[in-house]
Order: sequence, then structure tokens, then C-alpha cells
Amino acid sequence: MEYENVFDLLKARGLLAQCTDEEGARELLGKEKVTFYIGFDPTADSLHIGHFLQLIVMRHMQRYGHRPIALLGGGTGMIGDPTGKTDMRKLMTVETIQHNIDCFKAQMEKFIDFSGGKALMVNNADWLCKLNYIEFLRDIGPHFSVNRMLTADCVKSRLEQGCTLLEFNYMPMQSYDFLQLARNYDCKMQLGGDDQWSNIIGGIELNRRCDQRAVYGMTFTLLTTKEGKKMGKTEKGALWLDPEKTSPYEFFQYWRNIDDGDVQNCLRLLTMVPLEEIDAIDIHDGPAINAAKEKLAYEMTSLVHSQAEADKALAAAKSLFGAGESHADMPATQLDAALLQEGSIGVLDVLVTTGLCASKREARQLVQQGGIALDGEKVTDVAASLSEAQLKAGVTIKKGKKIYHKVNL
RNA sequence: GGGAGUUUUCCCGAGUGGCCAAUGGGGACAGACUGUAAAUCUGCUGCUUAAUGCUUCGGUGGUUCGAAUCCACCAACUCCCA
Repeated sequence: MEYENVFDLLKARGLLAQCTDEEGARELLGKEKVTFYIGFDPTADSLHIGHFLQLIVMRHMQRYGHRPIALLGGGTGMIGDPTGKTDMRKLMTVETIQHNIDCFKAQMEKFIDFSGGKALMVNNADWLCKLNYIEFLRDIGPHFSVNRMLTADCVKSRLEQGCTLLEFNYMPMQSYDFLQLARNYDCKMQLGGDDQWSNIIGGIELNRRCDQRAVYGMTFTLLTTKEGKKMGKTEKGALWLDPEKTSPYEFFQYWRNIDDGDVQNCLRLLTMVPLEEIDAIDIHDGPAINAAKEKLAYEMTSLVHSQAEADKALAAAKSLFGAGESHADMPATQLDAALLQEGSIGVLDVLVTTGLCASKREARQLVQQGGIALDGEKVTDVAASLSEAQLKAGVTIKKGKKIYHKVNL
């Protein structure tokens, strides 16, 4: 262990954003095994990279002997967190929520050790759904000042667009979670993304007011690029942890292509690579920075998927971008023979059927601009076509600089 | 319950009867330069074609030779009054 206290580790890696009582929290983490929780609202059927950061934190904490509770928001998911949203979310059905929870559970088990009570997974639907409205209002309501809630960040963004009573209740709900976990599991800390700060404060206040219990809150850096934009967005949306939604190769490439200035930050925040090694990287040295990106991509893929997948992705990348143009693991499409006309098929049609282009118009433009190469040879003729014999042998399509796709018959 | 306003192509946002597939910006994509980076410059961004043509501007109907632009009704959202 690099540090005696996990608090110092989190701080050194730049994960820690805010903490309610730095000294108190540090002391607590130093002297006992602390039970803490992080909430995850089941908004999709897979975790994404934003959640991953939280999981890494859990992992660090667990390595130091603390006990994580992964709180699944089966109840809060019914409400929808207004934080940072400008539009109201669509309400999800109970079935969708349950399905998402099941997906989350399966994925989390890869990162956190839940065996032998070393970590817990609970669902806040267990208590939130049973709540009696009047009782809840009488017990919890008096502890929340609407005046203050209005100034909280979590609803601020919604005040311009209009915040409904439904969403306004999110913060009290999340606070109530903390109260329940503190009472039933001796949970003393709530962690979360930095955008959760006001929600976390709410829970701490509630614990103090109801039970005179001192609990702590910590938030973690949000994954942003050096320009402050949210990271983990791909053309297809989020960067998912589910290999069906974002293939390990795509995942690998995402990190491989990251901005120079973000590499060290990502290594610190997302991987377990020792800090000395990260600090030693010279970001002005081309080859060194590329090696660092490769390392980041490899480590990430290995953590999220598996070492075997990471090896495969690395090998595929090396062969495609390196000297030897051997095609190992690239996306491939099996063409249907019925698509051929008189023994051949136009490039444009191939591009559309492989999904590389959304329409023939787009394909035509790509070809005209010189963005397509077949087996390493640039094609600029829109009318070019592939023969049956070529297809049987397999053709490698290169779109732009980085996207490879194989077609065969 | 009453009143005002808004709704445009991925996003923001012009467009108030023909010159509009619709200005501009952002993003995305491609080319050049590079290090599978950034910055920069260029192209491009409804569908289809060899040309042409076709379907769009919340929904439905209407006025007109012709509508994103005018009218009616409906829907969603925002705001004000009760």
C-alpha cells in the first residue's frame, strides 16, 4: 500500500473533490473499518464510464478494508434526479428499472468483491416504496427548508425550465436513504460524483437532525476533459461498460485516442497505475505520450473487460496501425449473396450494408472526398464495385484513418 | 379556471407567402499537416439520381396558382393572473 490512509491516496490521485469534514473523515478512515455507500440510479441497462470512476473509488476503499454498500436506486429511479438536467426525464416503468438493476448488479460484481459480506448491495426501493406519504412528510419534511433547497445546485438548473414537485422530492429521498443506511447498516459515509454534493449534504443534515449522528460526505472529481467537457461520449452516445454496447476494441480505441493533456489525469483517476510512474511521463515527448496512451487503453480495457480482451485489442490496434497490415480482430460483416447483381456489388451499397455509412448519399460523399480505401487502395470512383471473387477472398475497408471493417461473402 | 408566448433539419438558432432542403454557429464526418494527439486550413452535413426527382420546418385540416411562413382546431412546453 502506498499510503496508510485511503483518504491520502484518494486525495493524491486527484479523485477527491469535496469533503464535508476533511479532518474528521480522514481520522475516521484511519482508525476503523468504515461502511460507506454510493448510490446508482438505474437509468440505463448498462453502467457507463462515469459510474466506473465511482467503482474505482469503491475498489480503493475496499482494498483498505472499508465496506462498500452499492445502493441501487430502484426507488429514486422512479423519481428521477434533476441534477444537471435541463429537461425532465422520461419516467421509467417499473419493469425497465428492474431490468436495469439486474444489469447493474451483474456488472458491479466484476469490480467489487461482494463475497462474505465484504460489500453489500441494497435497493432503496425496499424502503422508499413502502413509505407512507403523510408519515414521511411529518418525519422528514420539517428538516428540509424549501428556501434552502431552492438554492441548491441540484435544482438550480431546473428552476429555469421548471421543476416539478416530483423531482423536487429527489433530494429528500436520497437524504432519507442515508438515514436508513446509517440506522440499519451503520453506514457513516456517502460518496458520489461532485454533482451530488448538495444531495449528499442533505443526507448528512438529516442524520444530524434526526439522530444526532455525525456522518460524512465526500465527492469525487467528475471525468472531464481539460476543456471541461464531459468525458466518455462517443458518436454512439456514452462509453458503456457492457461489451455488447461498446466493444472492447472500441473501448480500447477511445482511450488510445484521448487528448494528450488528459492522459495523466485519466491514469490517475481511473487506473491503479502507481503515481510515480504517471508523474514520470513527459507529455511533450511524442513517443512517450503515445506509450502512455497505449498503457491507459490497455489498463482500462483490462480492468473493465479482461486482460485477454485487452491483449486482443492491443494486438488488433498494433497490426492495423503498425507496419504489417494483417487484420486480426476487426469488426466484420458477412454479405448476403442475394445483394450481388451480376456477380458484383457497388462500393456505396457495401458501405451502407456494413453500417459504415447511414445512407448512400453519405457513402458517395465519403468516397468522393477520398475517405475510403479497399485493401489499402484509395477509391475515389463512386461507381466502383467489388466482384464476387474479391469478396470471397475478403476485403478490408478502411474508413477515414482509424476505422477498419472487413467484408466477405 | 383566465391570459400571453414558444414549437424549424443532431444541438443552438435565423427565416413572416414564391429566389427555402431552408442563413449562421456548434457538433459530427472526411481531406491536408501530424504522433491513431491537439491546434490550424479545406470540404461536407434530409433522401435519391448520371442528370433529374422526392419527403421535411409540433399534429390535423383549410386559404392560395404556390405556405416553414396566413387561418382553424388539437398537442406539448414556458410565463403571468386566480
